[in-house]
Amino acid sequence: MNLEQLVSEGVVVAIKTLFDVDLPVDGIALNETIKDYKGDLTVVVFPLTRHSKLSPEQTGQLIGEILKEQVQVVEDFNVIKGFLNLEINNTYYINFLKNSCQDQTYGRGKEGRKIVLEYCGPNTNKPLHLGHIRNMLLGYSTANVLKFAGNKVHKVNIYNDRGIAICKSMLAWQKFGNGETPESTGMKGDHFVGKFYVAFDKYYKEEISALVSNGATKEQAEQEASLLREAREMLLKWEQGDKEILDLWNKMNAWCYEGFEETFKTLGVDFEKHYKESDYYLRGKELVEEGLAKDTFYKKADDSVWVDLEDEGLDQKLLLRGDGTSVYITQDMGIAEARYQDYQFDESIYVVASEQDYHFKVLQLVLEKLEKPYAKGIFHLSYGLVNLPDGRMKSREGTVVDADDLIKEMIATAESHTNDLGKIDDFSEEESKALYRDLALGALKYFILKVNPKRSVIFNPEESIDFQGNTGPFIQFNYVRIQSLLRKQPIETIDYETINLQSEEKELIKEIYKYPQIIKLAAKNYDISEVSNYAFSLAKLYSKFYAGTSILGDTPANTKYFRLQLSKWTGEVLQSAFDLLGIQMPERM
RNA sequence: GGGCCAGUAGCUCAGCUGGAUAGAGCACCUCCCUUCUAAGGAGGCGGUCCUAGGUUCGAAUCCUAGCUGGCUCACCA
Repeated sequence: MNLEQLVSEGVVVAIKTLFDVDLPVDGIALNETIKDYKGDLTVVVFPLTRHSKLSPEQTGQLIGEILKEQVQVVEDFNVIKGFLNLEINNTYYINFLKNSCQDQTYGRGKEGRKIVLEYCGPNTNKPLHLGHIRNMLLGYSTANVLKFAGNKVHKVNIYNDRGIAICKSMLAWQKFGNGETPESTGMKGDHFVGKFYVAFDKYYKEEISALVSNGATKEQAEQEASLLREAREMLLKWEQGDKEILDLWNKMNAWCYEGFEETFKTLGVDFEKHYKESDYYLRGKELVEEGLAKDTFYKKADDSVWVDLEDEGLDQKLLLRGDGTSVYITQDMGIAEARYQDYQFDESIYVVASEQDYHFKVLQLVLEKLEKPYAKGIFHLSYGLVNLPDGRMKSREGTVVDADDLIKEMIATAESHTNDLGKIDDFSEEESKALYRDLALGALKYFILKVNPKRSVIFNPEESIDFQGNTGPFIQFNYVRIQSLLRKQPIETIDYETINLQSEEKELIKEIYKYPQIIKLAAKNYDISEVSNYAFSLAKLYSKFYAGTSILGDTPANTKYFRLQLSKWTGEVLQSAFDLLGIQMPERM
């Protein structure tokens, strides 16, 4: 039984004894005692006064006396206003450390669901940007947390590999590419393809302004520009299976995939399977037919297919165009179906930005209307957009923060920062490089993952990401300090009976004690920032302990081993949390 | 216009299912490296928790209305 349950039950018994009232154990309000007062756990007694018919102070006093007498872990108590502060026996915490610090599965849960988690979802016409970075870090780490909580998790990616946008890149390459390739130009594949996407837009705009100066309206010009018409023709040919177009499409997509793989690798994310939209968009049409047969959907005069979601508070939604071609949601229906056939999941998570909240509501409702067994297991893990100080990132206007560039800059910053400190002069070339990478990615990943996913964030490229304070490197630093101690002095047998716990040590143990709860909460709320913030507060407590306490110095052997053991465990929990975040811990820095 | 989300220190963010004087980091100002890694520690400065009502013994937290910002309501994906 855990501490909270132990105390709550004690309170329930005390109330029964004192006032002859039966209360449920989970109805007792328990908090951590705030710093200014003596104690570890606090019972909020205000709600209990209606049973005691006494003042909060008197009620707290009476309950406190019984707890002190009857609950072993309660050492002492004090009552301030309506708060009953309980001091927990040091022995309790020492025993907890003694019994749990060897547990290799500490923090792990037993939830047992089968989950498919989709994340990343890039278009194959341009490189990844900061928005994708947030997506990938969230997807990867959330999958880790869900796994750690005891679930089976399959990570999958979805490539948006077809459509007009891809045709724009293809057309621009045909027209202006002069047969260049990523190899011939030395460019990373996805950047190479993206270059032509931008080129398309440039020439398209030029064409529009030429048409406008010849008297066309802007709307006319936008529709009539020959470049756009050609792109549309290309899309049509693609759908008809034109071999030449398909070859080109395959070639350019392959360049993109090659580039993406490189970025996945540097970021340290991975996938069990990559779904491609082009493989599944036809499948969605079958579902539309199914819905028509069941009269769940309906046809308009122009043969387009719709679903009426007005009873659910939404609109009428188009599911298939009059010409029979599929729209965005048609594809997602097909992929959802395919994914269920592939995995028979209990839960299918989509890590997609909040701008698509409406889309996923619709998707789920449509699948529910089709009575799909997997519909209610669909969960949209919606996260906030990453904006720039002056608004949204726009790839065509070149205001996006490119993923590869950002990582490169972070590594360069880590390198100069590390060299300024001059602590790694004995590192080999490879060791140094690995460290720069660990620190750079630690800073970047932590920077993103410490924020609640739902929150939209503003990224200012002018302000560099910190390496000090509430950052990844701070936590890595504390881990490294611990490893340094452990290298210097092995731990020998500890006599726990004679340990005299000091307050910083107790605070550390209390923080470690929380870890399993944090994991549960993070998994329940799909909120990885719980883990990030926890890692910081643990590292901060350790840093305070480290600064104020001599661990290896002139200390009695038993105390020394105890402090080392506490340090080691702290390091292991920090390591575990950072594993979940997908951040590497260096051994030295 | 309808729907959804957000508004906490100069900046970036915590604040769980309502609980004590609202917390961190950055920035700014003081101190602290002959203790084990100072990417650190101790302290200071800094807040009408968007506004107005309401529920409650108690509200940053819940409810209502309003203000501000974002997203969305495409035969784009």
